Amino acid sequence: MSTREPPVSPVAGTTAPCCGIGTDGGLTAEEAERSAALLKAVADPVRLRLLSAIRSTEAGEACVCDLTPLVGLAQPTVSHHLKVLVDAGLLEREKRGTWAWFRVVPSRLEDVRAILA
Amino acid sequence: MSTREPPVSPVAGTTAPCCGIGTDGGLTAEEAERSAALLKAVADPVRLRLLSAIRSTEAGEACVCDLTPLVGLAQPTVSHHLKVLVDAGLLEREKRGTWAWFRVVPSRLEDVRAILA
DNA sequence: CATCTATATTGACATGTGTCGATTTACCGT
DNA sequence: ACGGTAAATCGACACATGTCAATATAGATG
Repeated sequence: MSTREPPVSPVAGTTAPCCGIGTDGGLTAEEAERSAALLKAVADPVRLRLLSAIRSTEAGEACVCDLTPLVGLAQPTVSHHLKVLVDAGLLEREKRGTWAWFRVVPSRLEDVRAILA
Repeated sequence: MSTREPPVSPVAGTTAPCCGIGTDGGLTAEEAERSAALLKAVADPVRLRLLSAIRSTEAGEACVCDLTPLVGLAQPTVSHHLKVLVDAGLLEREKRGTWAWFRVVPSRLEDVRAILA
């Protein structure tokens, strides 16, 4: 079919261009903003590796001194990425002695997946 | 690197440095890079709203002229975001007449969720 | 062909983000 | 107290990203 008519939702007859999307099902600007902020925390190769590395640990936790050589970046950079993940609620930080230990928060990870559900 | 002492997580009895993470369970740099690229496509409020709006359509598709007023941005900006989503494989583009129709690719959305599984 | 409409592309600009070196803070051992 | 180590913060830089106005492309219509 070559000459397809434009969209069909509202009226016909007019040169009505498009269908006119309902504002119903979609996310609001605020919802999208919050969801995007959470996704941004995960949308980074280094942070993905940090999450993955911590999660695949025996005890389920790791400290900066372990993660730094793993990702091959400077210590301040790793600290920065960990802070981003902590601020997003994806990691928990516990300081034991001189070391800072990080654990993933599974429920928060589930929140991220739920955004795309 | 630091001093040399075995793992030992709890009971900070003393000089136990760090655990020494295995390089096993973690993602490789390449895997992380690819996954992050896919996540970045979704980690934007405008693109989340576009996905949401298209998905909540009767026919499961929408054209630029519908989406543009919805997100309240200039038409080139919306085209740009749609291109990002298409390039990521999250949207399919079909040109019918003057209009370009976009549909979401559910399997690709599932891929994104699988990254965090 | 001429023209209108829908979409894509280009170029420019401001802002955001990742990275590092240098410094600071916190904690532990002499 | 002191020195040493782990981690966080700061300042600066390069680079990526979102946005728009202007322009280009493509298809429909007269």
